[in-house]
Amino acid sequence: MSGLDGLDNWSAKVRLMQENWIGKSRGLQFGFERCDGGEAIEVYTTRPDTLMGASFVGISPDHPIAKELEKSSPEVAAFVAECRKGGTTEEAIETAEKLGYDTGIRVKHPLNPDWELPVWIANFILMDYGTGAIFACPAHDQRDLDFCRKYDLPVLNAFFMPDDAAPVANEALVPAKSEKVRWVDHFAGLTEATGEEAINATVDFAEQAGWGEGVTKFRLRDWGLSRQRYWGCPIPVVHCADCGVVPEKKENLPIALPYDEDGKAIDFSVPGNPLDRHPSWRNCASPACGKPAQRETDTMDTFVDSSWYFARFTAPHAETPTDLEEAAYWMNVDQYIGGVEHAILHLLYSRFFARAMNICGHLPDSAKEPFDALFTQGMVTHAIYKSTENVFHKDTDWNSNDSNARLPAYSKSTYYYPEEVELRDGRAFLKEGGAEVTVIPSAKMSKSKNNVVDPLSIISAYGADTARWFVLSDSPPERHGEWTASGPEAAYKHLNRVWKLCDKIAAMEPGAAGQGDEELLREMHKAIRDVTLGVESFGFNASIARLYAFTNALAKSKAGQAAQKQAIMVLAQLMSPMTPHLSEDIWAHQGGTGLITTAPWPVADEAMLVEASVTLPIQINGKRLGEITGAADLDKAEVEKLALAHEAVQKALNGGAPKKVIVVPGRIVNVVA
RNA sequence: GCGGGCGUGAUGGAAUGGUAGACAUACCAGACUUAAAAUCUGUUGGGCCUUGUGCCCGUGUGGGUUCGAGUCCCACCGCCCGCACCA
Repeated sequence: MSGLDGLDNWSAKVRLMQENWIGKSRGLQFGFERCDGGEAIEVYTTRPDTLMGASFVGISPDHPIAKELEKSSPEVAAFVAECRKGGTTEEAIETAEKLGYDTGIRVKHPLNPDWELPVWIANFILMDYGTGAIFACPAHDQRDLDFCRKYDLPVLNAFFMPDDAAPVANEALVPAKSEKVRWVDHFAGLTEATGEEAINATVDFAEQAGWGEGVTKFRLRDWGLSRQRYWGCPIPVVHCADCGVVPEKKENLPIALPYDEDGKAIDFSVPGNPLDRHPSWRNCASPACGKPAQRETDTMDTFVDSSWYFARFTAPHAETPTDLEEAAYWMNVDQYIGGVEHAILHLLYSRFFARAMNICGHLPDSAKEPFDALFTQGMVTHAIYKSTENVFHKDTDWNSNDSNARLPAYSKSTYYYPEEVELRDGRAFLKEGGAEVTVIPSAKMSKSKNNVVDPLSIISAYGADTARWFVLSDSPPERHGEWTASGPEAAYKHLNRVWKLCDKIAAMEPGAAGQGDEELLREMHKAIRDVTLGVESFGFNASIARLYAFTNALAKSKAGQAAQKQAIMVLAQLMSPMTPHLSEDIWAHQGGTGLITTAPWPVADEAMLVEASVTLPIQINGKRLGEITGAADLDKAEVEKLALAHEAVQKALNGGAPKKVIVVPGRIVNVVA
């Protein structure tokens, strides 16, 4: 978690998602002594400062005490069963009613042995977080408050806002921990203090008094590593009748999956794991006693591989997992590009693996954080075309007076492929039959919704260059991009235009003169600057827009042969990251040396970026009213003079003097009247 | 509920606090053609009239900072994403 702080070139979103996932919290753990002398009930709380507002102690339906009671009391058994019936979906959880059952057990308040609190089983308490038991402070927790109002349990303020002494009614008082509040009776001696100060004081107080302990908890979920499937690395453990579960000997590693040599050994046609049914693969010798034993047939989750493949790539042929020297040379990954869907699992596991491999000596210290920079790209989306048909029960009585009797039994959706659909005026109709279908725009591609586009069909129709050009051109890479039929068509059209332009220039008379050489070359250098900047900052769509503009300028140019040739070759270079094949062809067609891939990236000539004359817009009180044209190297005073002489400015000033004139060189002039 | 992000033409989207709408799509018009496709050229934010090198409005809404705000700040509305009875 602390490592996240150093990942400056990761998006804040992903860092935050990981932080939330790890879910670190600091609180107090302590036991409530039972009045009946039974074992104390351990609770964990992040708000120990509200202990004087305690109303009851709650335990999870899965808590050992609840399980014990379940055995002897049918009533408890019925209640616990009711709790477990509840849905596990988010919606079900959100809308589920708070349910409680008073166990009859009483506990002593740690700060006042005469104060007894009831112990309730409550359906909203989770066994797998903290200790599975809480103390409820209804005045300062909405969930506890709802529960207490329902079951008529006391509600006591532990604190008030400094200027408001109204006790809590139906809305819990939950100010930010950094806000100062007035304490009713804070045992550690506080009167006015923030929640944060009070929490720290309470933990210190409890630790000194010896009845509680400050602890840190994490919400991080377990990662179940094994999978009951064939595709994955076998888990190298052996089951021996005599020795139990034994790790495989190191010299036998790695344990490889069996190959399907006769086409029968690996059988996916029946459910289950083919490794279980393999005739011989399971059989081996016990690494401990040498007697016949059997291999584990569960395999590892594929996340295991994806967590360290980048490290293996630094030395793919090494006998050991990595070669430390090679790893030190190649690591880290300079720029990682992936979807947001990997924000938590893959990218968290990889960071964990890198640390583990560092401890085992497989990665250098410098590679503990394996990915220097992370860019999360969006998905390519596509519209869904569907029709919905109401299906009625076959016994529907169409003559019934009761409209409910004529309701459809269910509705059936049919999804159509884009090529089955014709678009007119933003509406979609089936080519066959002409029926209108519903359009759901910008949906994640999914085979079941028939809205996937096969890259191979695009590549065979237009070529890979077109596909790449379009995908990069339409929207910024971090956003989702909609795949439309017209998109690749337009890209294809443009690339053809570039090729024709190349042909035209190649056919020019060598050394032929023309007009506007310098203008074209200035455009070229500006394009070099802008495209380079765009590519370096992941602004591919802006780079491509700039390339369109430069192509248009070149197509219109009447410049001489040498300048045009230079321009088209630079254009090809600037395009080469997106359209490597076309660029290579243009390069060869124009007689370029070697491959365009290995040619040095063009560098913009600063001198060519400076315009000889500039047009400056003139604003009066921030409103644009005209413009002036002058030499680029005019100083501020001269620009001011020109601006004040402007007709619109004269009119606005009406003979008076301007209050202020702001000149931003090369940008704008603003006259404050 | 908590946290994060985003709102710009018909559409995808440009715009280091400095001429909003680059570039493209779509639409419309024109050229070429017997015709269509392809190709090329041009127009297109909205409104108004006096058709001009014209005026007014315009980046979700309302305020603020600034000579100047799509951009910064505050509040609200809407949409999207992540986590979620986490004590």
